[in-house]
Amino acid sequence: METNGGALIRFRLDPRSGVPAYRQLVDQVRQAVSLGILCPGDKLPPVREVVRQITINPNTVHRAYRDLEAEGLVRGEQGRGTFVLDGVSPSTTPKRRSELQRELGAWMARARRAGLDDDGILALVATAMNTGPPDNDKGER
Amino acid sequence: METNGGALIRFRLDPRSGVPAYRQLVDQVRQAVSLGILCPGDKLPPVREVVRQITINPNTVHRAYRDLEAEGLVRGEQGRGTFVLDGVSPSTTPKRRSELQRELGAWMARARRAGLDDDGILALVATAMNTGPPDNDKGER
Amino acid sequence: METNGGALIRFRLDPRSGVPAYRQLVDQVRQAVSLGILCPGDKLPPVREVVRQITINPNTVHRAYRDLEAEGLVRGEQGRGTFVLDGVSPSTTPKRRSELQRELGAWMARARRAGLDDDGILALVATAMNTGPPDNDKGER
Amino acid sequence: METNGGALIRFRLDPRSGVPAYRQLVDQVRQAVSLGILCPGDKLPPVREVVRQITINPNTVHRAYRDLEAEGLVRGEQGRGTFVLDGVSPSTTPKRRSELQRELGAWMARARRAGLDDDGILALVATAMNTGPPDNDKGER
DNA sequence: GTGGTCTAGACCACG
DNA sequence: GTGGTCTAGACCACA
Repeated sequence: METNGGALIRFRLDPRSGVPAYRQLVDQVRQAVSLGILCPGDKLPPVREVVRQITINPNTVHRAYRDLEAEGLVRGEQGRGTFVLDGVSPSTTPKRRSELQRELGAWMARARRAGLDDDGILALVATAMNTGPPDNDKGER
Repeated sequence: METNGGALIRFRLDPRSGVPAYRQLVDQVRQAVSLGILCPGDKLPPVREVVRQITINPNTVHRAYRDLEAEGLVRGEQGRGTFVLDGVSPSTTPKRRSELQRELGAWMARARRAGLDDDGILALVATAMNTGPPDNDKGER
Repeated sequence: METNGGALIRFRLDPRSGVPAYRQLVDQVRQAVSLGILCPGDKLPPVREVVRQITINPNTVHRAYRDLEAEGLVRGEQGRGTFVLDGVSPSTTPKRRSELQRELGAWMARARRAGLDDDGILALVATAMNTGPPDNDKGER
Repeated sequence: METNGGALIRFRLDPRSGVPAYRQLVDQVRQAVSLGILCPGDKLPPVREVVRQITINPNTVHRAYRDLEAEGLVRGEQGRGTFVLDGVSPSTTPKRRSELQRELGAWMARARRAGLDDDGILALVATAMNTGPPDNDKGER
């Protein structure tokens, strides 16, 4: 399997989205793991590092890391850092993923040329996601 | 004829998303307008109707409608209803839109077959949206 | 020095006026800003503080603050408070304002001596305001 | 006493004020009476006439007239119209009133030249009214 | 019947 | 402690 040399995830916050900050961090880690961007053993950036990158309160980052730990996705080790746990596996290969990424990029460029703004694109995405075959693990949390 | 005889939008709520309910309603109206699903003069479902459809408090729906009004997208008229204002225009044609919709549906099916779950798909979408050419009117609100 | 070290506005409510409470709060902030009583960076009293001062429900105060935010006059910051935004400027100097205030006080005393009650005075004000040269930015919102 | 040949009041509505429509009508009649613009015996415009002048529902005008009648200010006579009752008296003479009106107009022009907008002017009025000697009949309703 | 205001009170996100 | 969301439910203004 093609690993990936301990990539450091970089967080982004979209204050306009209405999604709570701590939740945006959690989502981004979940997605990175599910895409294989973060692999078992990879380290999450230290809280102080995140605070430097994006303007956010350390408590909020802590909260996100705590949630991820409760979820069984990562493990915080005193004095060392927070690491992605074994047993989580990317759902696809990096190769297949980058293909899909490229295709999607092309589609999105076409959508933009057709005059769609972010709202419009997200509407199409939401529709497609709720229309097609359902996600497998969409059950209760 | 390709107009749309006063279509009634139907709302959905995703409690797992972390997005506040009122905000999900606002987004859905914005998207429907931007896709031409809702046209100027169309009526939003009465608050009490929305309350019946999805389980939600009238105040929350009201809040969403008020926000949309502040945004200049709709207008609440006492005793009559809430209507999409003139001057809002879909960003593309229904024909082009359904093409894009179909293409996206195909892509999403491929992504699912490659093993991606909703989180993974959304991660690719988010990446593509933040990578490609920016949306035109993304400025401050 | 004629600045004003973060003056705290004090709200009043007139239940007889027929004007919704939230709207009275909004108006008072707008006026205070327009008179230079509130300056950029000044903090509005916390919602719970207003609730203590005047007997009113927190939601109603919150609604007023949200409206002011939508209007671009203030900004609510999570966990810190609600602040007057930069870029809003008083329309006149405190000196000129207090002159005008004194002149108006004198006129009002004369009006009262002539037998006018509040209704009568407001009638004259309303007439004068709708008769003279129009306000500059009275356009649609 | 200088009467006034059955002047017909002309109503105005300000939808931006937040004051309910029926209440704006009531206030305008009260003020006109208090200023001697409407005298005992004067007729209020018929509901249909008001509906023509301003865009409003007949029910709303009825409601206002009903309130004024309950207040003892006017009397609706079946098939004839609604009339200002005897016993209500203007608080001042037309002559004194027009003097005050002129003075106020001058003051307001100065205020506008000083850069005040409607909000600012109303703020000064509100302050002056709550600062000076109190109105005589401000008791409970 | 439809939108609008208000109260009471719970709980969450953030600093 | 401070702002934000949500529910439950009453009552008002308007067509």
